[in-house]
Amino acid sequence: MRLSELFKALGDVTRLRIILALDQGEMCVCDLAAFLGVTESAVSHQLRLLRQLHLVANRRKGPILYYRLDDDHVSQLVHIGLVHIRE
Amino acid sequence: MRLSELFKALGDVTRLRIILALDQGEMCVCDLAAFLGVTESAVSHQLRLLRQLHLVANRRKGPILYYRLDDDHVSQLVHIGLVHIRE
DNA sequence: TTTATATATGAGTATCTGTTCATATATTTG
DNA sequence: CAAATATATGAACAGATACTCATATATAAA
Repeated sequence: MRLSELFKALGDVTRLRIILALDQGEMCVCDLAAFLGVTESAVSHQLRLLRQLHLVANRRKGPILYYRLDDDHVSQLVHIGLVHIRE
Repeated sequence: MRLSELFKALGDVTRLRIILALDQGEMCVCDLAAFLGVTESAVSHQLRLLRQLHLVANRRKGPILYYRLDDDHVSQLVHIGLVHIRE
């Protein structure tokens, strides 16, 4: 089911932290890894999933890939979620 | 992490189908089970999780428990999600 | 072209999770 | 109280999943 895949993607702590980080602005893989305190491999694996679901997109600058949120909905989902848990 | 728990709850097909069903109106456990084609036990287990996260609430009418979505955010999340996947 | 840096990917594994099955609790009726 | 119906819950097992580690690819610089 397409919709549950979307929420499942946001339902993992590492992936959600990636999304929250990118909500602040674009970031490359190595900075994401350092910021989150996980290996670059782990981040890369999760970014692939997020990419496939069009939650994130990237642009290349030389050897570096800068990731960003793919569209507004992602940010909207996160923020409504944040409102929900304040209760 | 609180926020990822929320999304994880929506990330399971059975639970999400429960949410989608309740978005149409309240329903009792046995009707939900019949509607979704799963055992009442399975539904009940998932409803407990959804209850703990305040995604659903219930009211008792005799021996029957009618479940409903707990607040607007739930519905909002689902609908934004639906918009996202149409792309 | 060799080396270095940045990222991606596949396989393997340990952990997590959803269902099933048996049983318990609650409410109503006889 | 006994029986019937509706729901909840615990334990156990099968399948899913996120990380690790080794390796591959890509770009840039020497």
